[in-house]
Amino acid sequence: MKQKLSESLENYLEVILALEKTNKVARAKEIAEKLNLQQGSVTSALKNLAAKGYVNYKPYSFITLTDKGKKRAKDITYRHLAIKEFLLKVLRIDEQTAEETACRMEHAIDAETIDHLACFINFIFRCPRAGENWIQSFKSYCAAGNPGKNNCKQCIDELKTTAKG
Amino acid sequence: MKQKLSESLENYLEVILALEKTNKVARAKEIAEKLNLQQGSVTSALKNLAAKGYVNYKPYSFITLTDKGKKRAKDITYRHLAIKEFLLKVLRIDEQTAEETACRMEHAIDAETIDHLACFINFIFRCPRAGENWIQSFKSYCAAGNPGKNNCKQCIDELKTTAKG
DNA sequence: CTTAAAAGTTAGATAAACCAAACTTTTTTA
DNA sequence: TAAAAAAGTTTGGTTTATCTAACTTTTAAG
Repeated sequence: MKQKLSESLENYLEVILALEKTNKVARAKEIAEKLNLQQGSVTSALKNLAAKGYVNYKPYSFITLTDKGKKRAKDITYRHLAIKEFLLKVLRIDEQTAEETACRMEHAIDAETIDHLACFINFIFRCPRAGENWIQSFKSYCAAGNPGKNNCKQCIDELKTTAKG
Repeated sequence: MKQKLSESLENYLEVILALEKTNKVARAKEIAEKLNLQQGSVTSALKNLAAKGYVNYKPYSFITLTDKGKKRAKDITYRHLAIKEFLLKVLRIDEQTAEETACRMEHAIDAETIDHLACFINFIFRCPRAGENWIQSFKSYCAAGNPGKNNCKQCIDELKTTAKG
């Protein structure tokens, strides 16, 4: 059973994992910078995370994730990436908005939904009925404000030709 | 420019709108019940919302939304419904999970993204290349754990036939 | 190897949301 | 219409997550 963590604590784990990936270990100062927080806030949070068994924390030393923390951090990162990919490649949201929105949504989505979403993205780019050019059509449809004079018959003819070739 | 409201305050507005729809006005007790909070918490929140101009609040009396509050409440409700529809009809998440997840995600999604999402749902059920039977294929694909031996050529042939008929 | 700078910690404050329980007002009903 | 019940409010307390500023430890430089 996955313990409930606040959005705030999930964010700490996420950036610690990212810092570990870049620098092997995380330092309080870098965490503060990445999360736009003061160092004092970071110290308290780290103690809290250590007490809950997510990080290895020794005063004045560097910080690493425990196995439990790593698992959880990877899970959050996975959610972030899946959501961002959906926003970017399917809904065609701009990079910055996608990143910011993913940062918020990652804490609100549950395991079942994220799995379905990931699978859906997959399906879209594997199913010949969908794919890149289908997304292009969506983009036009969306830009036109829905109504649009879409030539559906022609689109399907072209699809068949493409699938054959 | 839309003022930032906490998740908590957005929830109040959302249920007040729902109660207004059913009962013309909202009462503190009903709000407390719908949000699973104590009445004392509701009183404070209402004062806060009144101070910010979202609700009409008079001690011991019923509660209604101001125009500003109604606008905001409708916006939140719209986000809720769009997300739920996506989870339910596209990702095929079960009713309860969809409802709960929508309740959380509605606070995390921005205007641009929700518009694209709504448009995307629309597009899926209007584009002949997608639609109900395409979602069915996704469901199988997803259930099979992605790999699947999908007969794509046959699927496209059938699509063409259907589009003609 | 001493000291200045950088990094980290601690302490005390604040704000948002909540709760429980005492209290007040309104509504119902006998 | 008086008393009981229901609804609403107030007060005081808790938790979580932050901040600022003083202080301590570690690191780096001369």
